[in-house]
Amino acid sequence: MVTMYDVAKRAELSVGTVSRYVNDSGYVGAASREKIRRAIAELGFVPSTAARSLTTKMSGLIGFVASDLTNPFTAELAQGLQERASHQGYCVVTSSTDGDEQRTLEALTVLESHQVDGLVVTPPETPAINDHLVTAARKGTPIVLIGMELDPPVADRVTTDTYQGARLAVEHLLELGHRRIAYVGARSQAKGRRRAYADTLRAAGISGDKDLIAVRALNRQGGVSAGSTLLDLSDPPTAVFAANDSVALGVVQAAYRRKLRVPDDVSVVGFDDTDLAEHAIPPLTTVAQPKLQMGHEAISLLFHRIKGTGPDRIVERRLTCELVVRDSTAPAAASRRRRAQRSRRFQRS
Amino acid sequence: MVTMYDVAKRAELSVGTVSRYVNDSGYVGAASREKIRRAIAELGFVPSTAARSLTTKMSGLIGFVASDLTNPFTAELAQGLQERASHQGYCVVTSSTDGDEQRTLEALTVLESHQVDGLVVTPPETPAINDHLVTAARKGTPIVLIGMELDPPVADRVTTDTYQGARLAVEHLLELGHRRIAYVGARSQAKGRRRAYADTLRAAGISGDKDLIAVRALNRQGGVSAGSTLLDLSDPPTAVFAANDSVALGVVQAAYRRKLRVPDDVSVVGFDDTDLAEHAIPPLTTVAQPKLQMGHEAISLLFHRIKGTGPDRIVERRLTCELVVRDSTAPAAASRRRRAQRSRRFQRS
DNA sequence: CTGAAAGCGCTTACAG
DNA sequence: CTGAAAGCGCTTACAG
Repeated sequence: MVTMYDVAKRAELSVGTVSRYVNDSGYVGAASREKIRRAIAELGFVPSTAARSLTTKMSGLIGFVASDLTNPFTAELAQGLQERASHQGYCVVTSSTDGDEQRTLEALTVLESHQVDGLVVTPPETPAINDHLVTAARKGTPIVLIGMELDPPVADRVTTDTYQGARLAVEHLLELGHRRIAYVGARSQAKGRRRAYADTLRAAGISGDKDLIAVRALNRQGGVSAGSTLLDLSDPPTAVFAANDSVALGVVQAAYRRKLRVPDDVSVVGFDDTDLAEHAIPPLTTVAQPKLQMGHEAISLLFHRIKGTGPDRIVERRLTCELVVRDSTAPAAASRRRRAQRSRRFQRS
Repeated sequence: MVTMYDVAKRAELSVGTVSRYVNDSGYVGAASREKIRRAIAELGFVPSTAARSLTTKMSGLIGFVASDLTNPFTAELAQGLQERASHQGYCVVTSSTDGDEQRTLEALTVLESHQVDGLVVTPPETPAINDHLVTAARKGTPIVLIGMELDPPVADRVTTDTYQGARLAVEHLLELGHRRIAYVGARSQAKGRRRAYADTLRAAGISGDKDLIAVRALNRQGGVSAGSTLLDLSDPPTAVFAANDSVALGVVQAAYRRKLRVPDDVSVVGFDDTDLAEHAIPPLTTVAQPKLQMGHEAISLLFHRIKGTGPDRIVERRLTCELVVRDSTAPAAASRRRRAQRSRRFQRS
């Protein structure tokens, strides 16, 4: 390995001077600069961050704790972090934990041993993880939380206003004239979406119908199952709002299996605007979370903490969601008409 | 920061002993072990890898250079790497380069400065990148290439037999009775797929038809465009084999816009078996690359190099692809019948 | 089984 | 503008 000493010797200067040149700290004469520049190029010198971080206490590393990189949402987040971090000469070391508490804890420890300068953390949230993070934050590790929070709240966070996003989705359906609107979600996740659904319907003077709420896992299977139940109702919904895109596509799938058409027979709205939504047939109307921007904001908050330029108090950056209208939603009139035709056909046969 | 000295003082022993305990190297008496264990727990000591790597020359970091984490293929690969690496106590630092040569070169340098113990690299391949990697490999950095190669071949690689995979796809279509089979691919990527397409048709005694080969970008846009051209042919194909899933779904989209049904009017096969394929409507028949396994193999090769337990010569691990039959392919008979109906309808109107 | 000491490659006051 | 030297937190022979 070629060290700074090698460069110094070649340039006939001291390591101190080379170090000043490399870090652009302190004076270095023009002639010296040139000699150093050349020596570095000739030797192919790359400074050792290990040695550097030993003295500076800065590793140039930031840790990203995620449960599943395969999740498009996480992937885009990672991409956003990456882009911004590399601009600042930082590297991000990613740990995927599969949503497991034990593995999350281990990841946190490993990251700590690598002296990461900051941490970007996504769920899961458990008491043990909470405590670990609170301790780390108190010891001074800059932490930014994405879509979760700490108790007590000792770290910055960036969240997304899913309540507002969900309201947009339901209002869109209402504007299209739908009155029987179903919701598919999970028991203990995405609660904001469910609340927004209920509130928005109530605000429109529509009384809730228990039959129109399906609780399922937030994946395609859950969507198929929910869609089947919903569409087989004697008075089925004309529109379905699903808590994420996979679920929404499961519902579309269920419709497809019943020879029902989307959006002609039933409108479907998803959430997240993953790749799936755009590529779906029909392309899915959905609520987009600003994933890239979340990554960017997280890095920005983190760097303020790292450089000590942030405010004293904890900051929360709440981003708004956006409705992306594609082809899976249509006026309620259409579905009513279709349904009428279907039942007529049915009577004839 | 609590250091090994703090632990040593608390345990009333020397740092040397603590170090031996921590690394499980050399003898440590039972009584001492217990004292150290307790001191570490009480102090919350986590060894500094920066200091460690300064002496051991091992960072516990492996670098992953990818162009786009958002690509499902890359994401799964990353996940596979991650899983295996963390088993070994390693962290992976990821650099996404957006397929840009300059950024790839920078990423490589930054990774080098972090003293990564090994590198997993995916395309792009350019002369400058090739040279940089060849130099690094010759300096002794363990490198595993995924889906690319070096000139001269100085690094291990894991590849996938796309030729064989593509043959599976085309044979599937032939077995379904299709004779007019189109191919959609890119100019200079996925050449194995194209060759397999041509060879397999020839082997079946079908002469190639230039009109049935569409060269487009490997994304959804390209697929829509290719699908439009192909389906508007006076004698359109009854089946389309696309070089990846996005393109395939673009073709499906083009069919959908023409009120053509998949697979009734035209069968479509993709490649990669990304999430998109499973969620598509209809679920897409496609060729799966063993992405997770590729990640695992890459790490396995890399660790052999890192530990010096690998063979002297370069090794290439070639994994096979698998055909995943879903609903986007059907017997040719169906499409011929449908086409006949369509033209009859057409004549009537 | 344990300790003292050198050394890894850098940065950072401190002199000059 | 430049150099000498201490120190960052560990590991590793070498003694004992």
